[in-house]
Amino acid sequence: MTREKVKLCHIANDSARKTTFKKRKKGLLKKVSEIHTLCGTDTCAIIYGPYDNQPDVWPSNHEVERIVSKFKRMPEMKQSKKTENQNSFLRWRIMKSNEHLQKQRNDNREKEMTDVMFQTLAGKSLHSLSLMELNDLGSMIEQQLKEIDKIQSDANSIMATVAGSSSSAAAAATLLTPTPPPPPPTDHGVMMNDGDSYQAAAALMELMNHKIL
Amino acid sequence: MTREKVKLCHIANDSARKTTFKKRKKGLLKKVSEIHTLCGTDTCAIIYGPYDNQPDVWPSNHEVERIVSKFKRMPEMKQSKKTENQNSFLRWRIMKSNEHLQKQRNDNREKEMTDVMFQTLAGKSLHSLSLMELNDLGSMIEQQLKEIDKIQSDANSIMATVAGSSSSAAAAATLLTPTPPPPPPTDHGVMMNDGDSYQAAAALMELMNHKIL
DNA sequence: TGTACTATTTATAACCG
DNA sequence: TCGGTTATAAATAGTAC
Repeated sequence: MTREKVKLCHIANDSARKTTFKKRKKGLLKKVSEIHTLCGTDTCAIIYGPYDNQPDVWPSNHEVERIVSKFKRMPEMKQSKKTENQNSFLRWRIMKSNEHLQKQRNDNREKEMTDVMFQTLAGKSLHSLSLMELNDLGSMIEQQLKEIDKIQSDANSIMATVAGSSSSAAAAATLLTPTPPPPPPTDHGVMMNDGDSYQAAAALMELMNHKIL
Repeated sequence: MTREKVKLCHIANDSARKTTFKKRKKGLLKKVSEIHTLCGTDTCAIIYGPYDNQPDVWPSNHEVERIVSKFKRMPEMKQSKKTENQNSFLRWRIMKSNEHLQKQRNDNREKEMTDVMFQTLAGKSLHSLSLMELNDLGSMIEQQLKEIDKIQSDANSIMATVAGSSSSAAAAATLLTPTPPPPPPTDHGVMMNDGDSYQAAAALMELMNHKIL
């Protein structure tokens, strides 16, 4: 979640997993403690560490027992209302992800519109633009492309997140509209500081063709 | 935790508490889900909302039952090792807070040293410094003061955090060495762009006297 | 009440000793 | 492995609709 967006899937490396577990357990217990303090809720958590048969519990064994028995005393019907919590949580996440994805697609479409405008501009007056102007245009387009790439990669990462978030991955994935595979990582670098403007124009056009994914 | 550092104590306002609860429950369940996925741990959580007799559970009632019974099957001795988890967590936080406080005091001492240097410099050559130089010196000292104020307020906020973090507040507070009350919020603004340098020097000295809290 | 936004604070992955 | 640091992602308090 920092330095790099993390893929939400089981960490293969043993020691890395243990390290992450320790850090996250600390954070998790803090959060549990905070929600308890701030909102006065009965809250408990049980976590079995990766190498230890003794779970970490919060706030204490005794409280866990109390809360669990309170939970077990509830009429079966009321219990069942929330029984599929994991599934509904997953569904909620998928929904949110879809919303986000849709939003990103809209943004994407907007970018593409802008890009078409650039193209039109370029097509109309390519022959009349100075080398300097072509360079500027190239930079602007390159920036657009980078933003689009980013959005694409974000979208893919969301897909991965949802897909990896539970054993219902397959089911989850089918709820999402298919997305084309990510484009190969391309470096759209453009730097036209010499050569004639025809070369520049050619490079620019190639750049634009790249854009139409 | 944003817009404003939050005081870790029960939220009095009913609707604010409910709102916070909802937001934090969402975040908490996400964290639980993530640690489960990333680290492959058996994890469960039960949270009783403020207005509902039905708790939110994760990942599902069934899993909670399974994990709890796994927990209950453990030999009593092993269980008891972690029984006072809440207390130890609190102790851990107090320890961490103390470490942080100590560190901040060290930093503070360092700043004061630097300040003394400034003072010496000023005392030695105040009469020979130009107005411009006095302005510069004033700005530097003002910056130092702001940093010191910030550290002070951070330290106080930590005290508040620890003191408010549980019903053991009183006991916790006594574990901390006493801290002087925060200095009144002073605006150390200095801007000497006219008047003679004697006035400037006087203002500077006053500023410095403020510093010696 | 619920959703959305934004400024900030917090959590934490990668790194280092 | 452990504790500390840093850069960055994520959570969220306050706000507005």
